[in-house]
Amino acid sequence: MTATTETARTPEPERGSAIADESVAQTARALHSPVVDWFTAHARDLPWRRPEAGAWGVMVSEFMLQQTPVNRVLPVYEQWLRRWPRPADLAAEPPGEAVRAWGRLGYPRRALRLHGAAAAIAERHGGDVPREHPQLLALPGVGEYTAAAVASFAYGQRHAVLDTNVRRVFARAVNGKQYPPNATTAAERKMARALLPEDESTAARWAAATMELGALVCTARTPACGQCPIVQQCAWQLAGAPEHVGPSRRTQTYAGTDRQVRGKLLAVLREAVGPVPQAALDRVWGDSVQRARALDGLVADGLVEPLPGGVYRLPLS
DNA sequence: TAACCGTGGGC
DNA sequence: TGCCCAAGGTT
Repeated sequence: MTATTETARTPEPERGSAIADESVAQTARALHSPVVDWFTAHARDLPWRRPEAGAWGVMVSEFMLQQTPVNRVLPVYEQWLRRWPRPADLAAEPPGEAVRAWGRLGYPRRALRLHGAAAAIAERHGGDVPREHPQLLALPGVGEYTAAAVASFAYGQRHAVLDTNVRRVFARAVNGKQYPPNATTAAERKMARALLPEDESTAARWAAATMELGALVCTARTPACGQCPIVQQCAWQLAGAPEHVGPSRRTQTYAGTDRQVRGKLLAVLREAVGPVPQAALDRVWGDSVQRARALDGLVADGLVEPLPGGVYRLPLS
C-alpha cells in the first residue's frame, strides 16, 4: 500500500516593487552561468533530450513524466516511440491501445489525452507538433507547464518553465524557503519570468538546467547542497536552511480509495486480449457498491467501453 | 480552490 | 512500516 500526499504550506510573502524586481534581476545574473555550466557537466543523457527525439518525443516524455519518475518512464517511452514514431501513427489506432501501452505508469487518463493530442495534431497541425505556446496549450492534457516545456525543450523558445523542481529551486535559492507554496502562485510565475535569461537559447538551456538541478541536487527530502553550484548564493542556505514551519502536511491515503479500485479494474482490462466479462472484474474488489462506482467512473472517463451483455473492453473510440 | 486522478520506490 | 515523493491537468 502506498499513499499520495498533499502539502499545506504557508504562503510566501507577496512582493512586486521595482526595488524587489531589480534585486531579482541581479540574483538572476549571478545564477545563470553556474547553473547552466553545471548542467553542461552533469545533465543526464535522457532519450528525449537527444536531437533525434524531435518535438513528438519531447511531448510524449512530458506527458509520461507528469507525476511519474524518470526511471519508470524510460522503458515505456522507448516502446511508445518505436511503435508510434509520429503523432499520426498514434492517432490512427484506437485510444484503448494507448491505454494498454501506457502500462503501469499511473494516471491512465494521460494516455487518453496523449492520444487525443495526437489526433488534434494530425487533424489541425498537419501532423507536426505545434510550435506556439497557445496552440500547444489548446491540446488535451497540455497545461501551462507542458506547453512551456515543449516550446522550450523542443523548439528552443524562451518560456518560464515552472515545474515542481524549478519551483523548489527558486523557493530555496531566491526566497530562502525550504518548500514552495502548495499551489503555484502569481508571484512565482512573475519571479520565474524575471529570472529568465534574455537570450532565447540560453533561456531554454536555463529551463532545462534548473529542472535538472532540482531533480538531482536540490531534491525535496535531502538536498545535496555540497554538490550545488549555487550553494554560496542560496538564500535558504544563507538563512541557515530553516525547516518549514506552519500547517502540518495532510496526507491522503490511497488504500481503499476509488483510485485503487479503478487501477485494479483497468489492470485486468489492459492485460486481457479481448473483452472481459463482468465476473472477471468483480473479483478485483469485494465492495460491490464501490466497485460499480469505480467502473462507472472509468466508463465516464472514456477509459473503458461497456458492451452489451455486461462485457467490457478498452475503448475502440 | 481543492479534490480527484495511479503506481511504485526510497528511507 | 508507513509516510513522502515523483517533469501536472482538469473540473
